[in-house]
Amino acid sequence: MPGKLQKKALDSLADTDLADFKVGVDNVIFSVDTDQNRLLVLLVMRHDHPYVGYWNLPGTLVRQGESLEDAADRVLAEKIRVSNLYLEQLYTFGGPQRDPREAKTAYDVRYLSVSYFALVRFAEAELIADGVSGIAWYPLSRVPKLAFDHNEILDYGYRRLRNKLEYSPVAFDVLPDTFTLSDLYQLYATVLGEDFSDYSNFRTRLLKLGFLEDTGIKVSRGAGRPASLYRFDAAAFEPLKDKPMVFI
Amino acid sequence: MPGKLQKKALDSLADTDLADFKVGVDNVIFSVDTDQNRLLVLLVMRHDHPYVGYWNLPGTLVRQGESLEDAADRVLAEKIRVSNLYLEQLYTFGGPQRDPREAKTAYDVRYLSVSYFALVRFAEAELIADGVSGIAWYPLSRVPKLAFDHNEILDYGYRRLRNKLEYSPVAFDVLPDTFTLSDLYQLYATVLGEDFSDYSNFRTRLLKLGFLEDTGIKVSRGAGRPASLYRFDAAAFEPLKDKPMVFI
DNA sequence: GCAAAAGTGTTCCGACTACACCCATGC
DNA sequence: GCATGGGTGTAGTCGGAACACTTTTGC
Repeated sequence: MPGKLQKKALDSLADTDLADFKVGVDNVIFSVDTDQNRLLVLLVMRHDHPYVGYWNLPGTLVRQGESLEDAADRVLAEKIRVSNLYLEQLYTFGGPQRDPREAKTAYDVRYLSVSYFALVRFAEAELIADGVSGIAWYPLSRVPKLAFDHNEILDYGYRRLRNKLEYSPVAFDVLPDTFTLSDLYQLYATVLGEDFSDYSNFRTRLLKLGFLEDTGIKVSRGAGRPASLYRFDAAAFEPLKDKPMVFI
Repeated sequence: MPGKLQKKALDSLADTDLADFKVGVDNVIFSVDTDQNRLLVLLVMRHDHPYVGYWNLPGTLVRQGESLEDAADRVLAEKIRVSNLYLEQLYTFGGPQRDPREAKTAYDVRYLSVSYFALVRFAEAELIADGVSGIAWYPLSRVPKLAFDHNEILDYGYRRLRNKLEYSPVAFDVLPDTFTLSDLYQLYATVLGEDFSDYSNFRTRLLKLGFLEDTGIKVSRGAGRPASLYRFDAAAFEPLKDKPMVFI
């Protein structure tokens, strides 16, 4: 699937006129803590120059013979043990002088970053603490100033998440296998804002679509009537895929 | 806006373990011939190895000190003289062994392609024939087998175009400055399929939204009642931006 | 009993669909 | 006149918004 350069360019230009790149991947990894209704993003602490002591998105440089997605998967595997994973390319940032380590001279190697967007289930994700490098789930609302321009990348990923919630069943990649309709509603409300829809209308609409299977199991969360646990039926959703706005 | 590598990776890995990249940009450039109601894509003929004699998307390799967008703009400027331009990043293709010229050994330079999506006004776009390399607008329905995996990139761009038509006013970037509502409708019908909407309903809905300004000027196209020329009022559209599905 | 949370039902209204119909031009 | 394409109007229907109401639990 690559677009490729043209030989002409290779022929007509001295090779030194072309920029040399190292390519990095940076991952925006979201999760949701259903119990506390919080949208979380995974951050790691930097211990090296530059930006020592800043948090940043988990990333790495692409190695020989490794595809971009392989590299993204590799960082994830180093930081988190996870069974279920949704991964998608976000955007490529690649201008010159983006990294403080890029030399001022024009003839140095350049760093390009391909960002990926990932969703994981909170309960199934186990952070790998290696003792040295800090790693943590941050509530989106409390993310500090990050290294490089990772705040921008995070914003971009958050926008993508909101969009995807509206037309695709990504919510079920972050929710536990079974969940209450309240959990689902709270997730939507947390990500899209409290006023995105009335709970009872949201509920009625989604149930009518017929891809939520009632397990019959009830759970009680403190006071109030116990809620049914539902399961997402991917097969039943099939006909609705690539229809716009199903969830809103 | 770059995400960047981590120094740690630089330290703990020999530099030779990392892949070295050249980065190319490939542009999917769409235009619309209002007179013939055809959606067009810009292709250039290859004269060099590999894929000699095949058409491909106009692309180039990124030079020293040049941003990705600059490179995309540069190819465009070499192939086409255009006043108005909409440019947006599409996707990054970057696995190993994507280009036949990438050596079989693992330690060779890799080629990564960042594709861009562009829309230009047909009437205002003047193709630059340099005498040697062929260049042409191809109706989308008649695009041949392209070099590399450019057919896939084109498909991806076409999907993006269809999506954007539904919620964003990109149509006015490809239409002439003034246009009839028929032109607009035909564009939508050409891109989205004949059955996307009834003409009169499409018309009523768009006019009600209030961002189409009637210039009062009438044009006659053969037989039939002359049509009004409209102009897109970007300011009036502002409040509707990032509302979904405005055009459908 | 009362508060809290889950779940149901009902009314209202705007938007979209599918047409039928009128208008202005070329020939 | 008639064919052709532009433009307007309307009746029926579907779905979403708002909100009242019922059910089942904890305490």
